Amino acid sequence: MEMMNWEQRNLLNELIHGLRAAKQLQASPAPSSSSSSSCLTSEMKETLLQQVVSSYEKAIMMLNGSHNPTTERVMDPVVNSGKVPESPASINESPKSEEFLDVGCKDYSCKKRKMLPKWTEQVRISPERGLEGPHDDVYSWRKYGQKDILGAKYPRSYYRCTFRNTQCCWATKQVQRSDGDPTIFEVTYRGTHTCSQQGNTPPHKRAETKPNQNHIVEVVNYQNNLLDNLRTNLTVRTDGLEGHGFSFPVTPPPFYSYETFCHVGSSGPSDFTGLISTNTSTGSSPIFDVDFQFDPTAEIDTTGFPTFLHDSI
DNA sequence: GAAATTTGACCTCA
DNA sequence: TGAGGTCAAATTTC
Repeated sequence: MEMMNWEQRNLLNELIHGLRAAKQLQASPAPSSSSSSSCLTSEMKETLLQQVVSSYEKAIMMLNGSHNPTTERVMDPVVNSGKVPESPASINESPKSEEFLDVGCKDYSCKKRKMLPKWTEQVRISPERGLEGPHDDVYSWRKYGQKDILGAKYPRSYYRCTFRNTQCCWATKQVQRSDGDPTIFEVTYRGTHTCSQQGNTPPHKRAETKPNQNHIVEVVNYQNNLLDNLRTNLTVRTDGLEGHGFSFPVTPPPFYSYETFCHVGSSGPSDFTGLISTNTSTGSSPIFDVDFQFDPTAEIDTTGFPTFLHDSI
């Protein structure tokens, strides 16, 4: 099995994330429907919509970053206690609408800010480019502070979205240089961008930070391809599940992390043999193992995008 | 001159 | 009370 690096996995994770939110939106009855329990409120829908957008943005950012010679991501972006990403769109921790959506530029308390989603990436700078900014992403940031951190060799820098005031975008990030390896920067993001930086990036930065339109179209095509292939090629092993019918839930479990969705095979990170399993802790729900493989040698179709192979476990 | 960065002061929370 | 996070005036850069 060929290598699928963590960027690709992370990208897939984001796409899954976006798909889940989109499906929730899709599964939601029309507003006119009389069924009440499963009907999402407009605020919840807006939250889900934001999650979809956020996932796409992150996926684009990842792809864009992967072409950036300045940085090299060195591991899974989430290092929060080694847990599953506290993704900006984590549904199981879906914030109430007022916490996320009713965000006024002026009235936005520190408490609410702390409830913003938070995730961490580790980024390695390339020797060729030196210290020229640890991490260029598609967004425009403004540095607003720097602090010496107790026990840390290097100070921590604080950045906020350039468009905080103009577009009430409360995304922030912290950049901390690693003590152990000075070429590695730990970048902690908090909050997702609500700004539309497509048209607002300062001209002098636009060219270097924005994916071009074709790139975006490619990403969307890529994502659609991935989803189609998942639908087409995914197989579900149901043997040994006598008495249990299987169907994908209309509303997926709160969060398929990469760890739960794509359990990397024992042969190492080059494998992309995955599992899907539901929670078995209650004993009432059977395990649904789904195996899929990412085969980079056979996946390049006419569009140049990978396809998923399938195999039973 | 506008925008970005620096840096000391202030605020919040454990 | 101290550490982490943010604010905002001063300074620098473009």
